[in-house]
Amino acid sequence: MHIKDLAERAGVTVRAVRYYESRGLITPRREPNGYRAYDDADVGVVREVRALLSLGMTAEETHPFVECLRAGNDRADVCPASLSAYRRRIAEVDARIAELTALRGQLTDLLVQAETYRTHEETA
Amino acid sequence: MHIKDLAERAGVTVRAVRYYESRGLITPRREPNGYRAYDDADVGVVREVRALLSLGMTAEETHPFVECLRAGNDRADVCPASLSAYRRRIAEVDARIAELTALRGQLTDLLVQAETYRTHEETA
DNA sequence: CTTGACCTTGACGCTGGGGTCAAGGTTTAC
DNA sequence: GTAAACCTTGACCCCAGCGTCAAGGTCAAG
Repeated sequence: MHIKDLAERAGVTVRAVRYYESRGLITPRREPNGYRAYDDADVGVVREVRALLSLGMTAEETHPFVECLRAGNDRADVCPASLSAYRRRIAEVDARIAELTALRGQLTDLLVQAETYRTHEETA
Repeated sequence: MHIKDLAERAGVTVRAVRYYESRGLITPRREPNGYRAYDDADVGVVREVRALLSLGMTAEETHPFVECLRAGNDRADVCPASLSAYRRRIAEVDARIAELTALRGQLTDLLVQAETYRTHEETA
């Protein structure tokens, strides 16, 4: 299977596939003419990477899942390292939500203060 | 006042001041030798910009506040446009929190599924 | 006169995940 | 034999907010 076929089956662009390779997520063998050659398992890998990226993970963070698949598992997330990666990501999201919530509080405080100032001291 | 003095008083780097200028947030007059010259009011502008950026606003979004200060107000957020900018930013933060919350839900679902799978089918 | 501390504009680097040419080699189909 | 549809590597572009040189002008102190 050539790169375009893989990309179509996995639902990504050819460019994306090459990008994943540059991040060390797929390593296709090469045909004598230099063309990349993929097998069916690679389709699953690319799909998994896509799914994880859409969950906000970085390419780097998808490594454990990819290795889990390559180890022969039918699910990418049954390995301990994958579970850890999920937990780390959840912790990141929680931290980000906490930051944004604090930020929201500061913004509403500022808004209320500014509105109050306008109401009471506008013509002072 | 030269750029380094302004930067020190406002608590930012010289580079940051020039960046704000490139974004149209400050427009110092020039001395005959080409040096930028600032007045005391500019210190307040730069501080305000810093504060708003740390609240997650973009340089673009700080414009109304800067204009409010330049209009002679002692507070940058008493102008209607500033209040609107606060509200827009709050809405953005809310939207982002909603996204992250949904994401968190997906992640915990996946985590639970993977853990369940491991517990019940590991040796199947 | 020279050092040193300023100042100027210009321009590349960084982070993520690719988009989008460029320029050229290969293979397939007619 | 040639056009279409592939494939290859290389490299610049995007977004934000600067950091960090580069190369050179200015100015006060000794």
